[in-house]
Amino acid sequence: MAVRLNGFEMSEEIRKRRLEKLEALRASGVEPFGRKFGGIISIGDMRSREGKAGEKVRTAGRITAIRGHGKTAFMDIQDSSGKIQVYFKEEHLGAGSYALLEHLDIGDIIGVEGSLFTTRAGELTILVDEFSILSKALRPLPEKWHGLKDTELRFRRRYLDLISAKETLATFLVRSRIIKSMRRFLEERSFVEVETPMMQPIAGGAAARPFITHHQALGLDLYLRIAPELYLKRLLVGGMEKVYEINRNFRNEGISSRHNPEFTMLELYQAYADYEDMMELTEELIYALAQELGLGEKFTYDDKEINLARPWKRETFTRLFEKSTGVDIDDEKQVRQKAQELEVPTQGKAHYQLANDIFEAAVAPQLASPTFVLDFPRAISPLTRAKEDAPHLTERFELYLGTLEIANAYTELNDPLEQRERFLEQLKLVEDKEAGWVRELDEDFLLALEHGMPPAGGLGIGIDRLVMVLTGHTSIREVILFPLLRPPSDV
RNA sequence: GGGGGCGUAGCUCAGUCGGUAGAGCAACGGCCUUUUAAGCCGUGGGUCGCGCGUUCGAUUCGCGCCGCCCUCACCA
Repeated sequence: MAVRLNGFEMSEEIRKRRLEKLEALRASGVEPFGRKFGGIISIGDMRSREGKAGEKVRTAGRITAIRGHGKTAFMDIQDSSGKIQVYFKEEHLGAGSYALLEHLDIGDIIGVEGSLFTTRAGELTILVDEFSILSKALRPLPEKWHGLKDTELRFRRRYLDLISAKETLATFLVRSRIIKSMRRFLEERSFVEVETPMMQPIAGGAAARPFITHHQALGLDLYLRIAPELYLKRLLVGGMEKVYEINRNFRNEGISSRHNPEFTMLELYQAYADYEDMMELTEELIYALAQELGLGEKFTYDDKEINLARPWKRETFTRLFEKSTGVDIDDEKQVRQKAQELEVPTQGKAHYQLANDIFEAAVAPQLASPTFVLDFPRAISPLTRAKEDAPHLTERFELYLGTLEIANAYTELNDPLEQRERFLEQLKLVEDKEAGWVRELDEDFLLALEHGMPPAGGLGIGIDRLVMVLTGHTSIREVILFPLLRPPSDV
């Protein structure tokens, strides 16, 4: 559907009619954009108290349907908690007040006061004593039966989607509950919420391409952060032993049903802990969230059975890789050959990067029920402590759920000298030719480490993806209110 | 960036094997005092995503462009 935001839309005729009604209201001394309407109860509350005929109630909401019957009219009004029918009678309201109804439209927001009764058809209804016009709508609502179907319009005009599709509203209410519960869970365990810079002079903590911005007064180019990790670890150095941050990361990469350029992460660090503790914490947290949302232990996501029964499966990266491919992960020749078989692009890829790509292509799609994938190769885990008995591996896990990578965690590397070496290895590995930004060594972070960071476990959870699984959506755009879209063009 | 699909009234959708388009909802006028996807009678509303081309004639065919969706690629 073409969206012409720059030109005027074809609803000009409807808008003109509504402007005339607005003027008519003003002419009869009624302000069409009202003020505070206090003392109301929500429609949901009213419904849960159903049965008290004659009770006086006061509420407000948006008109979603009008059914006129000569000298009476029924309307449906809706707020975020539900919908209720209201009944206007000329006999009851008086001719003057009743006459104002002809200037009301579907989409207007009104406040009503009246008494509850039940119609013959058994519908709880408010017989209106008086009403106020709180906001006159100049544009029509989407079709009352089908609502907004066009995905582009749903994302661009999310407000209309929220009004006309209660499933959309429900998704975002659940998202809010998930984040709230997460905070409560962490507060109960004495984690402290912090906020660290989103504008950073060096984009560190992950490998993605950053967005670049500029500070005028300082004459300074800055990056929108790709991860908060290096700042949160500075806080560990500073003696904050349990910290977390829930906020946006920005990555200047492709967009897909699992990637939005800005996305929300929970990242947390716990001093004196390791990745085993992080596994425990992750499992408890996500299990608790699912139970709180009433999903039970078993549910279906994207036509796949998911079983949350604890304890969750733990399997090493190497074993999953070798079981699925039959290839020795440490044999670079075999890995490259396998990549070609699977048509995984090999160009410019180092040995273990390639192994990781193969893993994502061949193994990840099988991981529907929660699985902790353990012990990633050191070469692709520069911030992670190496395993004592196998120094080419690290104490790191990723949690897969619904075949999505939901969490990434490790035992943090706290040796500043080794950290420097690992950064240098990494810089060698990744030669980024993108104009305008260079991967840099974060000397300030290394300086902090040299003051001593306690051993710690760290965990990142992709909140958007977790919400996807817990609300049954397969596109990340369905769980982000305003996903990034190209601005519509008019030409 | 590659491949595939889609774009018709404010919204949801038909349709035109090339002769400038229809329905339902919404809107407008009328009737109707318990309806609820209210009903009945009547009316208006469209550069058929944008541009170029072929043609007597393009919403329809061709090419280019724009946007969205799916998919592949890119992606510590």
